[in-house]
Amino acid sequence: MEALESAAPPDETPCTSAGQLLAGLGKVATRRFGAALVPVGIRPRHLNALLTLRAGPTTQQGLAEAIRVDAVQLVGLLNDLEDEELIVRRRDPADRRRHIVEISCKAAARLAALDTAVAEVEDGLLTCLDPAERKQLRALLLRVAAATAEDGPVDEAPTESACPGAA
Amino acid sequence: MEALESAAPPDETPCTSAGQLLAGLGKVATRRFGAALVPVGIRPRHLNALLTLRAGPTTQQGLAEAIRVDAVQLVGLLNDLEDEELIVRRRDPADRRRHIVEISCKAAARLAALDTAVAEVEDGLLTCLDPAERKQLRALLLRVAAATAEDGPVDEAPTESACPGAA
DNA sequence: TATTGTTATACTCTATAACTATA
DNA sequence: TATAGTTATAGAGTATAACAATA
Repeated sequence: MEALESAAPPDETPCTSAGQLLAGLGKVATRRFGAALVPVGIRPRHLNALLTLRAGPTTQQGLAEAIRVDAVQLVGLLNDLEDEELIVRRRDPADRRRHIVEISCKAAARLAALDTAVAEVEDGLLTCLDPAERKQLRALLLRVAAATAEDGPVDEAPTESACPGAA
Repeated sequence: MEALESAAPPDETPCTSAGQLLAGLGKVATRRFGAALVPVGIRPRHLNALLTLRAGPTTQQGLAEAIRVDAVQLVGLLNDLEDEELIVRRRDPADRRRHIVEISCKAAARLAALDTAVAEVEDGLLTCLDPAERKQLRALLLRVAAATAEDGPVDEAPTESACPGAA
């Protein structure tokens, strides 16, 4: 087997398309969130669940759709939060198959610490951008996120609401 | 343990800061790359290694720094690529502790298929953005990526070059 | 003694299939 | 029969520690 002499790069970009940048920065962001949340006592996977539940109670399926996590995977995730008494699970009287999940009183202090940690990571990631650029980046990312919403473990079209249970 | 009545969201954003958007979209991007690369026969972890090696031969340490992967983890990654005869490892005559890694001739066809797959995923992720917005997003992401370069498993300051071995 | 690459190990995250209970 | 939630299991990714060969 011989080695290739020196293949020229495809175009102008060395190896960094926007998609790969997203994938790479996603890892960096997740890693930093993980490090910052250690003192708070929660892991990255719990972050979106807690923040979404703060908007109001939901069924597990609703939560799974909202945070784009497989319903199977959500079980263990909620078990962690229940073990720490940060959430409450109770049966839905209307349909006893369903569990209604909501945030516990005890979670309030944690959520405050969590907000602080998240804001710090956010700030650390975007130090190089001024406020206008941050806003710009966030707007672009929001649009991309909305456009890729039909992806992931959930295949149902979320025609109703992205953040249910706020009633 | 009682349930919290209805805690109001922190500010205007429901649960989507730029940092969390990055983390979330990173997962989406990685998942899509993974799906698109199945027919090509490589996994997402190999992507950056191959694209970086295309710029020229490197030592394993140089490659590890360039793609921000732990040197330990890089071993198994390169074993995969070597098993498929996509790369060649040989001893550096100047320092026999080092391995020089380069792309094999056989990899050329794969790289072409890979470029196509990457471009398709890229396009699928950014459908909602026009060319100017894509350029804008990429520029912002590049800056953030450069600013967070001192993160990750590598702690050495990359003062020389981000993509070594191009000589 | 320090460095390059390697192996072994474990822990987290994710994906699939099969099960219980309710409808 | 279909749905909500659960369990079990296996795979991929990642991080740490210890080791061999070379400098």
